[in-house]
Amino acid sequence: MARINKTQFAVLGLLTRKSMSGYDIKMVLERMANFYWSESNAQLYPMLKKLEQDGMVTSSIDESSGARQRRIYAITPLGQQFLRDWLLKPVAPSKQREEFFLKLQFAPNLSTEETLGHIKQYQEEVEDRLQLLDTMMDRVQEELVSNKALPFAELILEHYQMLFQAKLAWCERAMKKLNV
Amino acid sequence: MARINKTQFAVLGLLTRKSMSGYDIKMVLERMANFYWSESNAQLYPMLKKLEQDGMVTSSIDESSGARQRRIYAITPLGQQFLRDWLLKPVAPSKQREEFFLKLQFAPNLSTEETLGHIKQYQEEVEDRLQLLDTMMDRVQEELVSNKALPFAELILEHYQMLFQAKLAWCERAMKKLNV
DNA sequence: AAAATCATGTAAGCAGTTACATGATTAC
DNA sequence: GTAATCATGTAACTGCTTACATGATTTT
Repeated sequence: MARINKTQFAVLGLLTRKSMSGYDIKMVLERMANFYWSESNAQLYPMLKKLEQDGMVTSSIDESSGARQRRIYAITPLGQQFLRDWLLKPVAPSKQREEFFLKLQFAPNLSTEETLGHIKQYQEEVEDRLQLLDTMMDRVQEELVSNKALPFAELILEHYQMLFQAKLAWCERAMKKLNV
Repeated sequence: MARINKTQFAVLGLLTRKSMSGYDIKMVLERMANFYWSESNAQLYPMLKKLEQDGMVTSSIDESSGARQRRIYAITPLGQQFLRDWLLKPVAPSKQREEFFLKLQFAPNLSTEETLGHIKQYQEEVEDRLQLLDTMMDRVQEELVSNKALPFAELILEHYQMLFQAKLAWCERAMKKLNV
């Protein structure tokens, strides 16, 4: 089974909401990067060109953008069909790579203090993200009910809230266990 | 900051427990792949050769292996130092890519039934992994107390148990929300 | 005797990151 | 006037996967 480039679907999916520039897409992707999807800059712009070549999107220069040219991309019917075909496929199992747990696996090579240091760092990062989630949740709930994407955005945020709370509970337990 | 190949540390870390063949390492990695670390076959064998060239491991043919040659790798003091230096570094933030949530993000392009199908698939996968965790936990708890790696193995399993339970709770909530 | 597993490996090619590069516009 | 941000991109490099390849040994 050939590997499928998913950058293209992330881009197409965002363009179903509204037409945007590469930079706009980049900004949205950056907010997602903390939780469930990350893209690098160097993938995004070439992909936009490729999608245009393939007829999945069209583009035009924003007239109001002056000398700093702003190219706005819009999804085509072909692009919508292509996206939908992918959306309907069963989710492919994702390969996990969490460095923290790899290191924890090899903790017998560290002192208890060193291991505790890693766990504390992990705990702080989870706390930071949980706080970030709170502000994102506030923003989502303030916005209009008319936006069709919002119930799903809320669901996703709720998922990560529940996940991170579980992670914090685990941190407490892990630190207690190591301190004995 | 240059990217660091982490395959090498996964290999070295496993070799601190005991000397093993490439195939043995592959088997251990496969069990980890469901949770927090995955490696592909095509990375493992070349890496073992590279580590040997760099003096991080040594190897010898297992005498008892007959015509089906079995090459056993052992970590060197240099390899141990190299591993430890990495273990001490703060954990690098990991880039998440969960296709399920990318698709859920774009669920306004699907019908409610189609979206529910994805959630059910996700729920079943989480349930399967939770069950796998239970059997792994039983095995860990049966083994000797003398094994230094076990308390950490148990901690890691507990982490994923808590995580997956949170995910299941979220699935329930998500399905209720969509069915209204 | 066939199937499963043990055991080790390579080639091709796309995926993905880091670092670099350029210039315009806005905020302080 | 300087820093931050807007805006778009490329080059070089390594990561990583898929598919393929080979042969021995054990289980059914």
